[in-house]
Amino acid sequence: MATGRAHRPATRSRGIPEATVARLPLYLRALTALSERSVPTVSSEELAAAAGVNSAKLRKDFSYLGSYGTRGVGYDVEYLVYQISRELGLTQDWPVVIVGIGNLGAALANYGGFASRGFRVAALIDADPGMAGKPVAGIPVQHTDELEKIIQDDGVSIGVIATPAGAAQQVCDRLVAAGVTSILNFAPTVLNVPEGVDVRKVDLSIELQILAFHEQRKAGEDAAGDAGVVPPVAARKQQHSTGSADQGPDGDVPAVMPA
Amino acid sequence: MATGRAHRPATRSRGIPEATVARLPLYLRALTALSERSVPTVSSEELAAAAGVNSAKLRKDFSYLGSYGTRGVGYDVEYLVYQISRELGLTQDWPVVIVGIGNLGAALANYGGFASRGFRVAALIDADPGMAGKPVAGIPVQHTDELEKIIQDDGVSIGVIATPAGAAQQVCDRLVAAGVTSILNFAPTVLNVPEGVDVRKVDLSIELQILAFHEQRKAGEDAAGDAGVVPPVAARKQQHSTGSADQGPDGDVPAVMPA
DNA sequence: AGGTGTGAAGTTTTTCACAGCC
DNA sequence: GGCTGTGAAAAACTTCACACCT
Repeated sequence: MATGRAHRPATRSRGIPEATVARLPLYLRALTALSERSVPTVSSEELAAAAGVNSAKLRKDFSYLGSYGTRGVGYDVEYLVYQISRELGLTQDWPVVIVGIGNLGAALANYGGFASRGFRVAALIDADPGMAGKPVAGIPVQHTDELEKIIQDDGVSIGVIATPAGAAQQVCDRLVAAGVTSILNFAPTVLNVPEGVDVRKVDLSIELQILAFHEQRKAGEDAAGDAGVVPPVAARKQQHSTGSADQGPDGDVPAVMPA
Repeated sequence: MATGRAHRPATRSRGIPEATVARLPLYLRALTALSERSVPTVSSEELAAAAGVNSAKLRKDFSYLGSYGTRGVGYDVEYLVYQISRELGLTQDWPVVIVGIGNLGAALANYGGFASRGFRVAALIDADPGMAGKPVAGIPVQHTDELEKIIQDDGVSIGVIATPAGAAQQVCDRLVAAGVTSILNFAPTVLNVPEGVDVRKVDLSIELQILAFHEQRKAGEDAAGDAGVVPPVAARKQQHSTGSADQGPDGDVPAVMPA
């Protein structure tokens, strides 16, 4: 169905730009690291460096949350950690179900960043009856048949799909029907969901393709010499900026996890 | 070296917007599916629906590549597949090394979407000597000591880091020193790289946090009473992408590990 | 009729740069 | 002196809407 549609109409007064929301987790991670080293305060410059963005952007982002800094000094680390956590809704417990316990699902289940960020793996679900009962990351895998029951009993509102592409839409439909309203999709397919349900997608190969695009640009630039195939249109290559990014792609949001 | 090239700003630039580049893999995936079903042509409307974007955006995106459609008809599927592949640099072979063969690394190694898109897993590398020689996805894992040799011998320019956060920067430094100029980072840490090296990151917990933010908002803003108009959450929709990247392309994701 | 290609308008995001407070 | 907070300007991106080709 339609995929089109824009974004939010800005919920009432609290209008934090989407781009800012996408960076809050980044800041939070950097701040958490500082907190663990017992650093009391940071300047926008330092924090920005740690998060991989520029300081003006960071200050602007924080300005949407409120005035939590002190001129001439910087930001109080603990305080900011709390404010951002609260803004992101991480001060509450979010039960999450992971469907599809293959290598990726297992990697996700083992991901430590979950628990420490307000997320709790409520259940691991797989369609393979042979997996049932088998523990992964200390949690016994349950069969797909249990899906609805688990979601309802635990009040799960966030689901993670790590199944093969072919099963994703079906799993998605069941999750939504059972009450899930936010889905993180790792399957390389476009999911159709009813209005009111959020879907975020993470695709391993898309990122690589984007890298290939830039890589090609670096290498080529003239020695293209692709005279093999038919297609017309001169081989006008070109260079585009990216301007030799040194660090992180500040504008992105993708996500997956570490091993 | 890289920075050398005396290129002028060039007024008529062929620079494709970053946002467009990030969507090309999506279109490519949708087109590939159509191609497999032997569909000869598609309209921007149909293709947009399949890719999860709106048609105006899609047409605009394609306009940066050239005029590959036919008015009144649509786009030739095969031709577009070729053009986009070429634009992304997927018509050539990209050897890739994956460092860190835990669950995630294994999931990546098994990911079918790579091979079918111009990527070739040149090597799997892990720091654990016990893993050496063990085959994952049919490829024997090699020890980190071999890293430099592999990169140089195979002319690898793209590296994937799937190690724990603590090892990421070190691995990154070695990759860069050995000649890698594009890195896909799955470790939840900001990598420092010299100019000229591209880094894209994928972080699971960040995506979940963004979902939590929106989820929290849904819960908290429930309009009571059914006045008759759309009550809560105005018009939200589905898939979204953010700034730089997030969608997902093809192939199939991990797989359910049979016993 | 049907559908692309694209200026122009509209929106969001980033960057600048500096007033204002510590 | 140092650093935040933020209007204002700039840039990037999206959407509109329609001329124009088939």
